[in-house]
Amino acid sequence: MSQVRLRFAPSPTGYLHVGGARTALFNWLLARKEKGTFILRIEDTDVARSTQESTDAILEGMTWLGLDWDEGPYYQSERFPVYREFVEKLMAEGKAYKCYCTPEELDRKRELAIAEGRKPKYDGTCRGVEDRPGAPFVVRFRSPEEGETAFDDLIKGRIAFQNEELDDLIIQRTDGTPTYNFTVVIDDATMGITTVIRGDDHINNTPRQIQLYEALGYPVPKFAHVPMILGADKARLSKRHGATSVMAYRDMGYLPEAMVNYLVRLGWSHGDEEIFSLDELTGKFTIEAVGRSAGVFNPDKLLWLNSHYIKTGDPVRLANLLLPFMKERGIDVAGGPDLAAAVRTLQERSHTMLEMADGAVIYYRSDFEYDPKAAAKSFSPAGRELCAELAARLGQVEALDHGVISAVFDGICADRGVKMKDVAQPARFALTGGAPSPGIFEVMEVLGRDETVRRISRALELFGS
RNA sequence: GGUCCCAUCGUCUAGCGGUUAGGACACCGGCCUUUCACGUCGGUAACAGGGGUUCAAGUCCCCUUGGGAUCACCA
Repeated sequence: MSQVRLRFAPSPTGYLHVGGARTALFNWLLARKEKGTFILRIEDTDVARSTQESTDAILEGMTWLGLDWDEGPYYQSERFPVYREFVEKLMAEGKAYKCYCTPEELDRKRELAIAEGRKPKYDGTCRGVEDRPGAPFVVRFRSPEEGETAFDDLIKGRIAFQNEELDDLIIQRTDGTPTYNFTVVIDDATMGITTVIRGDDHINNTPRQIQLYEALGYPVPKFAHVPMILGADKARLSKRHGATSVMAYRDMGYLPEAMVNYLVRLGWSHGDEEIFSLDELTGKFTIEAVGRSAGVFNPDKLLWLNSHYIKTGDPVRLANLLLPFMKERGIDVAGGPDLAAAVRTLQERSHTMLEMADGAVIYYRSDFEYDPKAAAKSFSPAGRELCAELAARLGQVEALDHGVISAVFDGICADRGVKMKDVAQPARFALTGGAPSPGIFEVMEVLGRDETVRRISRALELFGS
């Protein structure tokens, strides 16, 4: 079996954040690139902190980004018997032992060690101790005391640790549940994971995990530790830097392809290229091209990518995505203009779907307010007169399209000896109330002849003529 | 503090011994124009410092400095 097997293994203690999403993306990309298998595993051994809502949120985030999985989701909470079996095996082989030290004792020793300037590592008190039937215990892995444990990280290169730095880690708690460093090894080993791509905050866990693989007799997978994502102050990205939840970006009007494109470029590059679809990436992605240093999350660039994808997106699809945002604004698009047509006029001037929704509102509200300041500026007596003329001429044409509208404006300009803006600005005021809007020809075309004339008439009535 | 990782414009990065150190976001100007945008043209801006290796170092090695991660019966 030479096929690669990768996995994304989040713990369900919150939503899918951008760092996790990027890790998932890299795993997914490598799996697709190598025609391997991508597995989703939920690491919920911490029963107290894990929730179903978090699991659902993570799956929703993955789905939104378009990262589908071939196996799973597996739940560690359903595999406790498996872990127990391996703990028993290690104990039977003398590779693990019961430790009766209490947390209080350990804390005391730890504090003492720090106070005396020594390393706060477990001292091996219970390594040779006899069984104490009935007494509460944890199970510790007996790790080698000498030599070194090293691995060749796919993105960081060779990393070595002296074994004397590592102590005997706990693999099973007093309550009988297994701990992370143990379950992750058992799962990756038994699920046949060939390459582990994860955050580089796991580098320090790696040597002890390797020792576990070796003790268990399983092959050690390859490791690729991807750098962290930082905030603008270079500290690890967190809520205080702004939104970190992937789904929050959807709610703020971001497109999944923008998020994917942004995340993949944060730490990975392909020459000077900036724009990548998921499909292109499955051909171009390589783990070796991932950078070694941490990167700062840059909301401006994400926004730029988002506007790029809005600009080049399919209007019908965008219209569908826009629907919930219109609903949020209390607008039912059913009775108004075609939403896709409205979208087309807004694509090149919207950075987010939120902005697009704000811009689209004007097409569906005929009872909008007129801005008095704009009225003074744009709806002068002369402007009102030109608007009246415009309405009159529009009444004489059939349907509105760009050519017809353009001809009408040109006609007025020629006959009255005025400039385009002399009539366009008053018209914009009459049709939109003075707010920034798409090109006035486009607005009229989307609104249609009748609504256009109706709005002009209303403005003329409101402001006298 | 121990261990580990990292270091090119403000930010994301290209560079894999010989380059006027390139691109992108942001920023600043010009143009376009029917408001706002889009677009377009141009500009400011970087190899952390010090030692080596080499004919030649942003590229290789070492040290310093500066960031970050991790040191749980969390994952």
